[in-house]
Amino acid sequence: MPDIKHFNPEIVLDEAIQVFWRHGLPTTGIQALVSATGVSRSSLYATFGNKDGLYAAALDRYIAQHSTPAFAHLAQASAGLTSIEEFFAGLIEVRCSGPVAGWGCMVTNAYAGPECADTGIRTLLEDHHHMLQSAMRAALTNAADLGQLQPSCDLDASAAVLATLAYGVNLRSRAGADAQTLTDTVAAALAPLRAPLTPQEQPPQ
Amino acid sequence: MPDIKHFNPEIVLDEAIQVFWRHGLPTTGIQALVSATGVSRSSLYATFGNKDGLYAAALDRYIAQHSTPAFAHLAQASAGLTSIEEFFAGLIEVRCSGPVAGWGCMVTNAYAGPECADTGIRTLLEDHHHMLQSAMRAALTNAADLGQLQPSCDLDASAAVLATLAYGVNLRSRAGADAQTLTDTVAAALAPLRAPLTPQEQPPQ
DNA sequence: CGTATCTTGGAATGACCGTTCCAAGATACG
DNA sequence: CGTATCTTGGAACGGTCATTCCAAGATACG
Repeated sequence: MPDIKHFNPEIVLDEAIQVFWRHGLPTTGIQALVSATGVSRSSLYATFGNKDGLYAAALDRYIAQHSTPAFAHLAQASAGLTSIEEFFAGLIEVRCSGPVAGWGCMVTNAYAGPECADTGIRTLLEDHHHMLQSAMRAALTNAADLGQLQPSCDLDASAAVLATLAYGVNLRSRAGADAQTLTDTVAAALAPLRAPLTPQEQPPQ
Repeated sequence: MPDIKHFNPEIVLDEAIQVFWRHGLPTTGIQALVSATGVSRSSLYATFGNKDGLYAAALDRYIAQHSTPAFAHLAQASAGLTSIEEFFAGLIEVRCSGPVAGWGCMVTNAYAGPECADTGIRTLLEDHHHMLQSAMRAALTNAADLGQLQPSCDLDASAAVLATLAYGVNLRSRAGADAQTLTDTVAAALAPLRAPLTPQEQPPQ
């Protein structure tokens, strides 16, 4: 008997992500979401409760769509330090060029906004951080198994450093930081972790 | 002939800093600023132009009052790596305990908000970043002179890493990150830069 | 086809937004 | 003391905010 929704909530969330990601939670009005999604106020409220609920759902989906796949790739890749370099290279490319250049990371942005005080959002941020750090730790473990790391390297602590550094990269990209500069910074953070090259790995002089 | 201001603009800025720092630019209304400063709308507009002008002046003063002294101390301190450790220790203490715990850094917050798109604000952020990085570089130079660093350490690149890491620390503190965890993370970032202890520096076994 | 049930568009709500305006008050010189 | 000039408090501005409400539309079962 009942009518069914005339729109796909997941697609609506994808469009809401764009708006929230670009403009932030407080600066985004309901009208902007109505215009971007093509769905009326009533339907948005019936589906997501209110603006904060829509934002929470959008952030959750952002993590699932953008963060989680990158973390999974980082954790599963078997190239050791190269995988970490590729993770950061992909991050910097997205942040500094292409359609979302200058938007930063929606999660990182959420840290600095009033939404960070919300309990539900805080949980998403904490889960995200744990996933990032675990993935980084897994990649470092892999690198250690490949003999790429200094034996003295503390894997957990190094994972925390690299995860924290990623937030800084996301922030700096919003101010227009140069991609090459960010890449060099990441390289400098990885360099001291690296084991000295064995003789047969030495590049020809 | 003219009347003079009935308030001290610098004190008003100090109170505006508190409000903007805590709640962010978009979430702060003029009324909140009027209440916090005790100065009427007219006077605020006559003195600072508009809300964005007041915010820009507040951010500028925040940097002068909070960032610049810490950077100056970092750059001038002669204790090498210990000075860097103390810089981060002070940062983490302010972020995680005391009256502004959980507020993060007003500059770091500005990176993630819509104000980052403003040219004047962007200039303040860029100047701030340059000051932070230069101070870090100066402290590292000092550490190198004291023989505390690996000879292979790239001072410029390491300064960029530590500066970027500081943004991450500021962000994570807003989500309630544990102070000890942040301290450990900073220690892990500094550890691989450190030169091996010379025999006479070895602690007694 | 009728009807029960949910969805939808759009108007209406009251509150607050940043900003402007003006009369009243305060000042310091002549 | 008068007066020119700036400051100040507070009202008033149109616009936008998030949210609610309701009638009209769409659906799918009987």
